[in-house]
Amino acid sequence: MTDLPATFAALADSTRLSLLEKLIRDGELPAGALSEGAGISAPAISRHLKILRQAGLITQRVAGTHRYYSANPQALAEIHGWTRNHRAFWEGSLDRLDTLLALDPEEEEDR
Amino acid sequence: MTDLPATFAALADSTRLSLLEKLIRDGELPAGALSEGAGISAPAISRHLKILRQAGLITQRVAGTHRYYSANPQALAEIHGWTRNHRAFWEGSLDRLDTLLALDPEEEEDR
DNA sequence: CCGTTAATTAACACTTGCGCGAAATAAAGA
DNA sequence: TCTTTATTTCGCGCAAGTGTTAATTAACGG
Repeated sequence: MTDLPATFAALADSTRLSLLEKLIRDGELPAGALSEGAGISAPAISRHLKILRQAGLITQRVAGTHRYYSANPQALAEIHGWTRNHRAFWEGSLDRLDTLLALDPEEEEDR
Repeated sequence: MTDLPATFAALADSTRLSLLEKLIRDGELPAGALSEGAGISAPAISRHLKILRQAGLITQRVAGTHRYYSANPQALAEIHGWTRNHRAFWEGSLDRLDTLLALDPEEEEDR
């Protein structure tokens, strides 16, 4: 259903990754707010948002002259699902306490 | 530590994603075995493998004239870790039974 | 040694991605 | 309705990515 390479391609740019993480943190935001701290022009941001949207990572809501963007939880879940599908491989091969806990201190909840 | 955009960029190509998944499934394989079903030339495969290796997704073991490649579990775990860091967002926003279980029937182990 | 096999690097063509400034759209407001 | 504001699309260069074939490097085996 989802085109995984396209999803990864959308995340392969640091600007886009930052945009997505900002939307995750702050919730729905208009294009203007996303352009502000970005360091590149508004047209560039607009195109990055389009790529994220085409990959299904964000959604757009139109209201008057503003376009409000939100991160799409389902897309994140799908990436998580991909790693989970290979979990037996990477989890079995690691020293879990040393490696996974170093990545994320909240890991306990999952064991 | 890890450059997440670079990791995603390495996965953004369907050939590379297939190579990685094959290594995860089959374990360590020489370059020749990876070229076989790929549909593109050996040099092209060789360069894809280089990109995967530079991104830390696979490792190389040299033995005589063969180069054996393996998937790197830690890299997979790091991607998983990234989704986990945003888990409160996407998990909280979803109807878990409908959406997550549809993605992966093994999900129960995690609840 | 010499030829074969495994794999990579080099050279070249072509496509795609990303930035910018200018122009186009479209809704609001005076 | 004319102007302002928000945002996107267009047109253009330039850097990067991907595929091909040819050439190179390295290890084996007779």
